[in-house]
Amino acid sequence: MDMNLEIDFRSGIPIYLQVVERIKERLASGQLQPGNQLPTVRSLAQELRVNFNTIARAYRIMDESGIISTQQGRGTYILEMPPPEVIGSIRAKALEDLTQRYIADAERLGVATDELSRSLNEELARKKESSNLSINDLKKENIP
Amino acid sequence: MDMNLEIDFRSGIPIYLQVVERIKERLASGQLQPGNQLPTVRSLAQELRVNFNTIARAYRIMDESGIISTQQGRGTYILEMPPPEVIGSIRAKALEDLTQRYIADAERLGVATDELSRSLNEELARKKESSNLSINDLKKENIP
DNA sequence: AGTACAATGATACAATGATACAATTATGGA
DNA sequence: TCCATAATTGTATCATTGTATCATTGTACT
Repeated sequence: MDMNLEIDFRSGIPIYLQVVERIKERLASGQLQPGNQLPTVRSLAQELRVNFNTIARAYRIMDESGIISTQQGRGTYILEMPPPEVIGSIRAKALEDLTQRYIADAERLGVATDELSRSLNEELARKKESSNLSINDLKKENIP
Repeated sequence: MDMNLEIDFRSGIPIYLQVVERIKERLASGQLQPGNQLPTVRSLAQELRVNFNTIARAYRIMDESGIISTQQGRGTYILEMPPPEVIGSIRAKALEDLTQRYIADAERLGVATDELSRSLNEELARKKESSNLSINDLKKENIP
């Protein structure tokens, strides 16, 4: 499966960034559709005569920005909802459904409502804490 | 026989581990009883759109920990109910996982943390309100 | 020159998939 | 009833795919 991405090895622009841009273009032009599978990191790397880690890096960037989904052992796929520009009533209803499902699942577990609120607060706090820690770690590394 | 297990392919948590946790939850909540037959590795795999070896791996893990019994040619069955303290820890982990999935899903919708807490409180309040109403309705019906 | 840092490569690893196989059950005809 | 055979179920093994970690290369700045 050839992608025929146009990469310029002499441009000075990192290859992984060029790959990201070329794939974004395919997505914007409709040549790539949600649900489509991208070539494996190894096959695209072979096509571009590049190490597969470079492709993996490009894929990881797009994964983190919510464009694609990379799954170990399965492959990488264009996501159904490219950007989370879920707007207005659709987004509100999605959140409402999500919360109701959360409550229903908790009920099946036999979790009381106050315990549920507490769990959410705990996990949110933990999440915030861990992100703060990583920032502090970076600062410490840089200062000495 | 559909299990309707909630698996998140984007969470980074291996599918086979998620399957183990979801089934443990069903056991802890009483939705699965000792003696019950689990779906075959192939049927559950088909339902989850996953290779059946992934399900077999999940089953093997639970088999090795004595929760279920898998028998070639026969199927897999729930062996015994874990002791109460284990049930407790399963519940705790289940709630933690459930909340983390809730937060992850909300993040994908672009929902801020305070908005998430508010949504939960609103839905909980609405739920409580409706249950009170129904109780009152019953009372009215019974008195005359 | 020398150093620091980003980009790329090499290698080992974990998760998932594909395929062939063995054990058990179901079925059908003598 | 009983045996042969097909269908179903879990098992074993290897291939494929992405991940993690460290080494190497190149480039810019002192």
